Amino acid sequence: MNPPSPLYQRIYELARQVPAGRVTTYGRIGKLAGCPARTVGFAMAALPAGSSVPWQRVINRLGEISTRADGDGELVQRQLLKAEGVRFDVAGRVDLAKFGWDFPER
DNA sequence: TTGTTGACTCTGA
DNA sequence: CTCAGAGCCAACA
Repeated sequence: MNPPSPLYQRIYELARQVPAGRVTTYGRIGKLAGCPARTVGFAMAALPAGSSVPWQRVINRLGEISTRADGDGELVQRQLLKAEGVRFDVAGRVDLAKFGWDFPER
């Protein structure tokens, strides 16, 4: 019943628009989706495994990976991004100045 | 219906 | 950048 599908689907769609080797933040998607960053994170948390959504390319504003209670999930996401060509610094952070993706429209 | 929690972000110091 | 506080919306009990 009337689940927030439109909103979730919008978030997923935006996340899917992020090309490989690039990362975006929750706030960016949230703003384009019309909702705060928290909702975006919640949508990603509700995102089922095996979905065609590159949720790994979605990180926080600091360029750091934020995952839920999944201890190794963080390592997994980092490895996936690394496989796409994203580099991490010693602090495990991504250089948003180079890998940060900005949507073409606004 | 209210209250709490949550893969967050912004502003000010 | 870090610390602290406030704001925003959605899902769950």
